[in-house]
Amino acid sequence: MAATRTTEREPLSRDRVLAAAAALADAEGLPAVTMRRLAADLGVEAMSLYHHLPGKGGLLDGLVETVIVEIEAELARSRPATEDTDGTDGTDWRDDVRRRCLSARTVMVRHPWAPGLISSRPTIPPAAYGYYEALLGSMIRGGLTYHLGHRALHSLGSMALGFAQEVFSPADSGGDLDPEAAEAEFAALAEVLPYMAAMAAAEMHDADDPTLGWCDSQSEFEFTLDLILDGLARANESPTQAR
Amino acid sequence: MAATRTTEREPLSRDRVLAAAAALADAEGLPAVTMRRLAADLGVEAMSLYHHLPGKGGLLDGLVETVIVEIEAELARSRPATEDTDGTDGTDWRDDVRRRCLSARTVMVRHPWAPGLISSRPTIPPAAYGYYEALLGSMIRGGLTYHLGHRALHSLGSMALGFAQEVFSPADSGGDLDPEAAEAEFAALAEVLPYMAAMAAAEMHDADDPTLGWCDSQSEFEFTLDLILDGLARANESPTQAR
DNA sequence: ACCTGAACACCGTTCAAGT
DNA sequence: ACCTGAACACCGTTCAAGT
Repeated sequence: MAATRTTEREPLSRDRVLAAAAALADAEGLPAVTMRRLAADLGVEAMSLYHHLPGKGGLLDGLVETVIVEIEAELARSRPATEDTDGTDGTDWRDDVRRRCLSARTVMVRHPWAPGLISSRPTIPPAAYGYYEALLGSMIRGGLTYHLGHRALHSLGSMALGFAQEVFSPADSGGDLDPEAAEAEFAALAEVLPYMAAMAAAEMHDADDPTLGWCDSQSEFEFTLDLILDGLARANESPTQAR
Repeated sequence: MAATRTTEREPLSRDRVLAAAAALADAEGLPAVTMRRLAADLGVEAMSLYHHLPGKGGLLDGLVETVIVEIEAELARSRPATEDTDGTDGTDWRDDVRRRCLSARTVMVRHPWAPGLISSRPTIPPAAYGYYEALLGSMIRGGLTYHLGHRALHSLGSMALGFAQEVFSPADSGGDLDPEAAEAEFAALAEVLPYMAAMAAAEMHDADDPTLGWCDSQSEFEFTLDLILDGLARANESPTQAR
């Protein structure tokens, strides 16, 4: 009842499974999405799903992926369809960041289970990195320093993807693997996420202890907190609280 | 190994169960906290727990409760031990709100599972209401309007309890129960949460459709987003980015 | 009153077997 | 290649029984 069963014998695919899972989560909440129930909705046995997905974890990662794809589709819809490259043109960073966050919110309202799911995943899905790369890119091109861009990513936290979590846990920046492997991984990352890599490099250069201290989450927290408190205090003084 | 087994036969109590659950979550993560495993840590059978807690949900609610108690303890520790009533004195609202959020963060760092747990609970734990009431109270006494106080609660969202969720879902303000029961509930709420009740009343009075529109989460979202974007733009212009 | 054992209806997942 | 049935090791919870 929850998922549209389409015909009766469509050959099952990763996309079809993910679509059914999203529909089920929309209709009955994420806890209802079990391998057995999902299979039943698809008119198939639970174990069949394992031919298209690596398991429950892979299913949840796939759900996150589809959510991010939806955000990007929403963003494209909200944008004048003129330019097709990533605009280094006159669009200012505030507009772009704002539109991205509003697109994310539109999708999160559509799928209320998404923020919780994203924040509960033990690993950050690769698609999310691309999303943050785009966000950072438009700020850097807009003239922000990497330092401020970094703080901005933290501050925007829950606005950008509906969850407030450290984007980079310390372990992510190559702490517990041997140096050469870490460097290779970083180089590979730099190719697909140039802005993120440049940001990490710039911040590591400035930090007292590059390997540990490049992202001081306590001061990021206080920066965001004061940003909000400053804004509230300003709103309190000026009577321009246009309802 | 995860929980301190203290002696061998201490008579088990709600508090002892909750403490063991928190210790287990700290040591091995929230997924490790199952009724059976928790009972084993306590040297008891799973079903014994039901004599002290109403079930798994009650256990999780209890965990949230202990986290909020810890935040309040942390707050007391961070505050000069002079005044013991809630200070209507010269302390300004920014200091108070800031200290509350920093206390919350201290506790969240200690219990990384807490933000996810709080945001995953289907119902907002009563203790959290008290926390928000205190937050709102110090802002109102500091001179903020109820409207701005309301927005502030939304904006502070994840800073205040580590999660970014609507504090009041529409259902909470008595939508689906009959009017007289809703009014009685509201009166009961007003007694223990006067600031929150006054805020809801003030906002309902201004709204176009009081029953539905008193909390427009879309405009709250945009307010917070613009608050952050304004702050970032300002930080970008002034070179006072004191590292 | 507090604790227990067996049982029930669920999970995710493995594995050998079908087609 | 894709799907399946039976089985395994887990869940939370009920219920009658112990002390």
